[in-house]
Amino acid sequence: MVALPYNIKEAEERWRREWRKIGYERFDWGSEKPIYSIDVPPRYASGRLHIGHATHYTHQDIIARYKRMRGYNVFFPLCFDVNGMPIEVQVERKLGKKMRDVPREEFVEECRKFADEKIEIMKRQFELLGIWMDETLYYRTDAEYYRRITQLSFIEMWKKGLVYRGEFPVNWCPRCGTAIADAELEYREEETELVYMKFKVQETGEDLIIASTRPELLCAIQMVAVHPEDERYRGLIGKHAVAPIFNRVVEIRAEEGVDPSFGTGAVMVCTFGDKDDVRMVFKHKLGITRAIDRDGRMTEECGLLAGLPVEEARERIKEELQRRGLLVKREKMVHNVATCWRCHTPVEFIVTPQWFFKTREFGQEVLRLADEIRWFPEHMKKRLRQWVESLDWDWVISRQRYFATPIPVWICEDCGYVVVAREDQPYVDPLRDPPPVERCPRCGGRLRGSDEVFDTWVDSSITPLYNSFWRRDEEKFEKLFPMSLRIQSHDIIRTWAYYTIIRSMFLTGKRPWNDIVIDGFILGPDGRPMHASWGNVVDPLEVIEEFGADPFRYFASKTTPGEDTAFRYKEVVRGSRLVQKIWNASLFAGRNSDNIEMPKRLRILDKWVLHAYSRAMREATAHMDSYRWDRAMKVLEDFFWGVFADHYIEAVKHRLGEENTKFTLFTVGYGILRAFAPFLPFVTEDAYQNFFRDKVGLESIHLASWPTPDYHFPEEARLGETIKEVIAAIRREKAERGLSPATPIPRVLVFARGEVLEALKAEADEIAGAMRVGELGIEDLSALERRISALKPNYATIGPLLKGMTSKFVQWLREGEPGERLEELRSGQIVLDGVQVRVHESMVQVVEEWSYAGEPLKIVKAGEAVVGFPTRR
RNA sequence: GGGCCCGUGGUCUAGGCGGUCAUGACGCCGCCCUUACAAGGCGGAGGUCCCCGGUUCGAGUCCGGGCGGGCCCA
Repeated sequence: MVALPYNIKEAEERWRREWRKIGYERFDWGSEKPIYSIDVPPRYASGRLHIGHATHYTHQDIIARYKRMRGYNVFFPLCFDVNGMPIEVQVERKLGKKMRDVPREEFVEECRKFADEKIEIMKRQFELLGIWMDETLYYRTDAEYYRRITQLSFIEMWKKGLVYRGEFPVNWCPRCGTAIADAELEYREEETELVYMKFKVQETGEDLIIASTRPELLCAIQMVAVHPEDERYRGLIGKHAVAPIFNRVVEIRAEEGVDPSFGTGAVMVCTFGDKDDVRMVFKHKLGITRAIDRDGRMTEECGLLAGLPVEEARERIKEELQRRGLLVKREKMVHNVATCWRCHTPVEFIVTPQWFFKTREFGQEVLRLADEIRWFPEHMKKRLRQWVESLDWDWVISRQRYFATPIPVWICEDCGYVVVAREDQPYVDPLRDPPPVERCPRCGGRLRGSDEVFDTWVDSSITPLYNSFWRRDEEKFEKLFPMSLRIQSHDIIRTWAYYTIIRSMFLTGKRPWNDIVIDGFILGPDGRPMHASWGNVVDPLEVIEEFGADPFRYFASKTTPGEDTAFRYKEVVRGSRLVQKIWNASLFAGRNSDNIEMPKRLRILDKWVLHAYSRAMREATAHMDSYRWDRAMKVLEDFFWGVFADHYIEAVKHRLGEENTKFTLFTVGYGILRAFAPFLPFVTEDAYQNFFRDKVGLESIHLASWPTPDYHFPEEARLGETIKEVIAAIRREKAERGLSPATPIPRVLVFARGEVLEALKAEADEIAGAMRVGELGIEDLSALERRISALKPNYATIGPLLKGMTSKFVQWLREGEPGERLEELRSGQIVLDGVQVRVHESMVQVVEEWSYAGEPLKIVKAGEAVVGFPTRR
């Protein structure tokens, strides 16, 4: 016996246990089926899944399941990313020590242990969600088998001349002690002080006031810039300015980029206060003064500030300026500070040797490859274009950290010559392993292994290559590359999407995937991004704990790709109701159906529902093929609930044993259940096992095929619509009379003409049976009689027109035959009390009475028919 | 400041190829336990489709401007 209501959570846990033993999710290396491969984002294993991850993985799982049902051999790997700073920062926090205060090996081991724990937690979470990623394709980015591929890709790019080591200003996080890429910057509004300082013009001795937010960089000043159109400074261009305190003398130059409204309109250019400084230093070929070191302290060049951290130096110099009367004024202002994405420390620009990939000059090639990829939604490609076209620098790929892939190079201690690892060496750790040659090939000096590591995007931007067995198995690579699909969210178009495309281009010359879907963010229930401090964070595990995984997956399937979506509990509630409904309807359809050949003569409603089912599946399929899971779900839901359950099942309850009914209930009931399977894997499996497996024999619904029914009955589709409407009208009538649908209704008349009339006659027993009509009359529409029984005066329109004659008018109405009086009103003029008055039809409300052979009826329209209920009982 | 996207009944959403499309969900009100389901069925209340202007015979639907929000970037 089946207990109701359906216990979602109990059933889900049962199926999790069952599925664990089986492995339907596995990629089949021996299969002849076409391959559909997903370049899964290797989940960064720094904590629990948040609701955005849960939603995005659900989307991928829906697509993977759909493609399996469509006959594809689906490649959907379980994978994790662990390299890099997020874990390092958390481990530092956990140890209460900075990375450099712990031996390297020990620190790496701590990171690995930390990642192991998080990976186990996340695997369980994927299982809870019903995400079927293939563990036989498992990889994690800190494993030697993965890092080997990263290193090989570096060696290849080196050989192609795409790697260089350069002295270049980089974003530097003084806390983390590493260079970071532009893509890793976060901006934060911060209040700061704009300091007005007194300079001198060398040639004239006059004062020149310059404002800056970074007075501590006075020692590194290279130039003073003014806007060429600025009247105030026209005479000064070409002269020289003397900086206060340090007495450095620099040229005053015209520069278009200066904002005349900032401060006094004269600005100082230093190495390096911000990105504008970097730009100007290069443009004007200025000198470089290293004012800040790797620890964020002022260097020896800074005289009295030497050794101070930047912030302290800033205060110190202000005091000094003040003391010497060189500080004119201070002004509060808000500006955007670039900070490190992990620890939120303000970054500095410092000059230091780093490794770069030569990316900037390949913008157009990247965009050409991007054009070969289908983007969903299409407009997301514009974001990539904008990013690519606005790039200022090459990609800084080196980091000065521990837990990441080592850069496989050795450097000559004497001449700085670089020796790159041989292709057969990786995985290699230059700090541990010997170089490919014993001594420097140029000068014979000693080679020292590099202690630098790769930016973690260098690892994660080759996931399609790793997945496709690039440089591991040529045969597999040919089969698997390019991959079918990447799904990712829009915030990392500039990083993950861009980097992946460009790496793929450098290493293979081809696009990495055929399709890319850009997913939206999941916002808090209040529509704002989730933030712990706003208290609007929703934990997906709590949602699953309360409602179950399928209801959560229902929510996920209702989000539009590319759109940010607020998390909505009500969609989860709706999801749990749909799960209940699917269970109940399957129970009913399963028990009253049979897997048999289509009977010769189906009834109209059978063909009507088969036709509607086919149409719904065609639409749902088209939506799935363009990654519109939200639309597909809506189509399926509307058909299943609004058509199949509400109308078809109700209509055929009176003929359950018939072949027609058994066939149709099986075809549609089992079909729609399969269509829900990618979205709601738990309830569909449970319902299948309980109600359909005995008729089908497959071991799981997840081995079934996606339904592509092609029942084409346009005539019955039309006629059935009217029959359905007639039944619905009778049900509504009962409801209005406060009767339960089971209560018999003694007599109903239905009027129509032509083939509709014929159809109604043929299906009279269906209508009568479904609605328990005692006596059902089906008549030609012409037999329906109409009579105007009364005209009700409409005082709102009569009054203003007739004023005092209103009561006479009403009396005139009452005295006459309503039909005749209406005709007179339509003529526009009548005579009242010997006076001609203008009248109009709107002065009355027409009360009509309908009857059949003298029997008065209440009339309701129902499709192409009219339903009449006798009013005398 | 720039790029892209979004702004629809109390809440959230669909539609967006211009003319019965204002859709559905959640919530609310009323009636109904019906041989799958009361976590159901039927009915009802509730909207200036952000604002202004334009194109058009006609605009949530196209164009321009504004306001508000999101992501990314300066």
